[in-house]
Amino acid sequence: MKCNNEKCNCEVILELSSKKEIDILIVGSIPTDNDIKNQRPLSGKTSDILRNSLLRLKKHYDFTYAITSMYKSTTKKAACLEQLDKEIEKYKPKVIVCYGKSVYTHIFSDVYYKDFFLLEEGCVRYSKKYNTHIIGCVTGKWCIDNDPCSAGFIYMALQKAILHLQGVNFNISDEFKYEIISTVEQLRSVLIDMKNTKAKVGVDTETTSLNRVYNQTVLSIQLCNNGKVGFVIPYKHFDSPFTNDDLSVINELLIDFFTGDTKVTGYIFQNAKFDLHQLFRELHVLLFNAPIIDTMFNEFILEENWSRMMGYFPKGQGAYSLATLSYKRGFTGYLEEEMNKKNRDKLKDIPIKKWAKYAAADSVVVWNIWKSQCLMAKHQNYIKQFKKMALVYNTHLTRVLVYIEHCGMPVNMEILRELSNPRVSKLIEIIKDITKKFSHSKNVQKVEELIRIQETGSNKTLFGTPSLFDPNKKSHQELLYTKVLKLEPLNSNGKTSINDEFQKTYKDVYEVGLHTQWNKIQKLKTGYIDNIMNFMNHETGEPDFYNDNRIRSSYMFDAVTGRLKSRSPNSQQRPSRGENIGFVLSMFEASKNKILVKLDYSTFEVRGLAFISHDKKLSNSFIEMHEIKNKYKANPDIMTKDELKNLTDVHKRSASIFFGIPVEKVSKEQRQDAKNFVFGVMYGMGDNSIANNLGKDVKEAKKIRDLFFKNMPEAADFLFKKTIDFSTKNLYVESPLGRRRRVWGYLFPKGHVHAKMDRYSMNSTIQGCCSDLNIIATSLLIEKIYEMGHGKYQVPDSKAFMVINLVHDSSEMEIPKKLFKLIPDIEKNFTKGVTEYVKEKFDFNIEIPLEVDMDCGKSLVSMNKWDGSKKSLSEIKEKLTEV
DNA sequence: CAACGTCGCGCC
DNA sequence: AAACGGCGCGAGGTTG
Repeated sequence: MKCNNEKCNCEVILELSSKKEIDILIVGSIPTDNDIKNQRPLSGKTSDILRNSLLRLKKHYDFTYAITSMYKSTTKKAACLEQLDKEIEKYKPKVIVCYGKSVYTHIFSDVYYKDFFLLEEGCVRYSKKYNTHIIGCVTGKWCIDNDPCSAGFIYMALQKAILHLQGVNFNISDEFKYEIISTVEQLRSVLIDMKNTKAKVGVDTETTSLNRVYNQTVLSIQLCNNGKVGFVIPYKHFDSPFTNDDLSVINELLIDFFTGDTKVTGYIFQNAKFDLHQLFRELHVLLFNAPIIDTMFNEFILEENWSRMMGYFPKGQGAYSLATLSYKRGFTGYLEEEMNKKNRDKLKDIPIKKWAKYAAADSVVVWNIWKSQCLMAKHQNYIKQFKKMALVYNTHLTRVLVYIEHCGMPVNMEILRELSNPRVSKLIEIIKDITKKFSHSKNVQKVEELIRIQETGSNKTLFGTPSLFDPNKKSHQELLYTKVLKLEPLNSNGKTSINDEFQKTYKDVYEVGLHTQWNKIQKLKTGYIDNIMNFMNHETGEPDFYNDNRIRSSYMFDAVTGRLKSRSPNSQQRPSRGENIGFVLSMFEASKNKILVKLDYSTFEVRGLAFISHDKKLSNSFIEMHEIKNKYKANPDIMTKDELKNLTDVHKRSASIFFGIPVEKVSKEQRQDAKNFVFGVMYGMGDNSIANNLGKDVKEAKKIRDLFFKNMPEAADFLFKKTIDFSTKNLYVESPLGRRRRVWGYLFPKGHVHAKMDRYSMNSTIQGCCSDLNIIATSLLIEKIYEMGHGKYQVPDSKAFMVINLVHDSSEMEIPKKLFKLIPDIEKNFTKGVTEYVKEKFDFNIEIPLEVDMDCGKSLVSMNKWDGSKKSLSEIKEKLTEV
C-alpha cells in the first residue's frame, strides 16, 4: 500500500495481530528496507526482544496489537508523520507503546527530562493530542548496546500497556493536603490517632545536611497514614513554635509512638537508612514496634537491574530516588521549583510555612508509592515474597545498615599519621626503595634517555635532574617493556599492559618484578593511607569521620544479587592477604578497653550450594565435618589442630568425593583442583577457563566436570538444569528467602547472551542468599545486644557493643573486653540462631549446620583464631588481658 | 580543565 | 572466536 500523502510516495507498513479492534499500537521509528519489502515493521534482528516479549505475554494475556513505524520510509521524511496520525485516528488504540526515545518525544511532547529517557520509560501518561494513553520504552538496539538485562524494560512496558487495558493503574495522585502541627497537644492527638489506626505510616525528616552522626540537626518530621494528608512536625528550626521543654515532651511522644504498643502496621520511608539515622541519633530508637518499609529498597527489589543504569539518570537523582520513583508514577509535584530537592539544604533559613507543603509531600508520596509497588508485585506474581522482603527482611537490613554506619570502624590515628608521614613511614620507605631500584636499572636509564630526547630534544642531564620514569605512565611502560626490554606484548591489540597475565609471564624480568611490588604497595598507600587521611582531615574530610576518628563508609543494598556495596571508602576491599598489608591493618585497632571480633562464615557459598541444591554427598560432607568439630570442641585433646584442619576441610572432602579416594589420601593438588573447580562452577565458568585456572588442559577439566556430575548429581542438576530451566521460563531466579534476580537477557535471541544469563542465574541465588543470611544474623545479634542493654546510646560509646563492618559473608564487631564471655553466644546467633529464624519467618529450612570462624584481637594485625573450644577461648582471653 | 569511559586490581 | 559471578576505586587517557 502506498502512502496517501501526495507529496510522498513511500510504502505504508502496518502489521495487525487481529482484525478486531486494536488495543495496543506499537510504534517503531524508521523502517528498514527489509521491513518495507516484507511489509512487516520492526522485523529485524534487534526487534527480537520486542517480538519475544509479545509472544510470552500472549501466553498470559488476551490483547490485540498493531505494529507500525513513525516514519514510513527508510529516511526521515516529515510528510510521513501525518500518516502515523491517520493510523492512530483510524485504529483508535487504547494505548500506544512508543518504541524508542525519538518516537516517544514525537508523540508525547510533554517530556520534562528530555535528556534522560529512562525517567519516562515505562510510565503510562495521557496524551491530549491523541486522546489516548502513551507509554515509552527502550529499543532492542539500545539493550544490545547497553545491558542485556534492560530487555526487561521492553517486556514491562508492554505488560503495563496490557494491564492498562484492564484498568490497572500504577500512577499516584498529585493531590494532597498538609497540616503544620503547632501545639504539643495537637501532636499528641495526631499520634494517638495514628497509633490506634491499623495502617502504614509514611515517615520523612528534613535535616540541615546529609551527615549521619555528627554536625546534623533535624528540622522537621512528617507523617502520613492515609496517602492524603501529611502532618509536618516542626523540630529544631528557628521557626518552630516549640520550646526546649516542649521538645523533650515531643521526644517522649515520638519514642512512645515508634516503640510503644501500636496498631501501626509499618513505617514507610524513602531511603529508610537516612531517616533512621536521624531517629536513632535524636531519639535513640533503633528497634521499632512495626516493620520498616523502604520505597527505595522496594523499587530495587521489584527491578534490581535499574541499579546498573545509573549513568542514564540525572546527577543526584538516581533510578531509585524519590523524585524518580514519583515521576515514573506520574507525580508532577516535585517538578515545581519550590519542591526541587536542590533547594533543600537552605531549609534551615526559610520559614517552615514556605516549605511545609513539600516536606509533607514526602510522607504522602511514599505512602502512595508503597501502594503502587504492592500492585506491581501482585502483577509480577510476587506479592507474597515481596512482602517478606519489604516488611521482614528490610527491617533487618535497615537496622544493620544504620547500626554499622552509626558505629563506624575505629582507627588508631597515631598509627595512621605515622604511616602517612614521609619522614617516618615504613610503608613510604618501601615505595622510595622501589623507586630507587627502578632508577638504578640500566633499562630504565635507557628509557629515561628516550623520554629526555622526546621532551627536550637532548639527552644531556644535569646533576640532580629528577627521575623522569613514571611506572604509572602507559607511554613509559611501552618504552620500557616493548622498546627497551623487547617483551612481546600479550594483549591482542599488540599493546603492552601491565596486567596480571603480563606480570606472571614475565615475573623473572627484574623490572616487571619491581613493577608488581610497586603497584601493590602504591595501592595500599593511596587506597588506605592517603584516602583515610583525607576523610579524617577537618578541611577535606567529613565530620562523620573526623569527629571521633571512625570510618563511616556508606553501605548500599543495590548490588543486583542482594549483596551489600560499601563505598567512601570501600570497607569490603580492605587488604586481607599479601605482603606489607600489616602496615595498613595495624591502624584498624579497637579503642581503649575494647577488642575486635571478626566472624566469617566458613565456605559459605559452597555450603549454600549444598543447602540450596540439597546435594546429598556435599551436605553429608558438611554434616560429618560438623560432628568432628563438635567432638573436638568438647575435648580438644582428642586430636591436634592439624588433624582437625585436615578432617574439616571441605575442599579436601570435595576432592575425596570427586576422585573417589579417602580424605586423608587427597593430595594438595587434588584439593586445589576440587576447590577451583567448585568455585569455577558456581561462577559459571566454561571448561576452557576452568582448565586455564587449574593449569591443565581442557580434557582434564572435562574429566573433573564429569566427576562432579557423577558424584554430586543434585548440585549439578540444580545448577545446570533446574535453575536454568526455571529462569529461561520465568525470566528470573528466586532465592529461598524470596529475593529475585531478573534475567531478562533470555528475551534476546539464543546465543552468548543466554549463556551470560545462565551464569547470572546459577550464581545469583547462592551469592544473594548467603549475604542475606549474614545480614539477618547480624540484625538478630543487634537485637540481642539491645535486649542486654549494651547498645550504642544505651551506654557510653566506650562501653558499647559495636558492629563495625560487614563483608558479604563476614561480620566485624568492636566489643568491650568485659563482654568477651559473649563470644560463644555470638557464634550461636550466626549459626543456629539465624537457621531457626529463617525457618520460622521465611519457611526456609537450612538442613545442614552453618559454621563460622571467629577471630579476636586488639587490632586486625593481631587476631587470634578461636577453634570453638572452651580451652582456646580462655587462652585467647588471657592473651587479650595482657594488651 | 572537568567530565567521562577504560583498565587493572583490591575484596568476597 | 571466546566469553568468571558480585562490587569500588585510582590511574592515565580522551573528549568537549
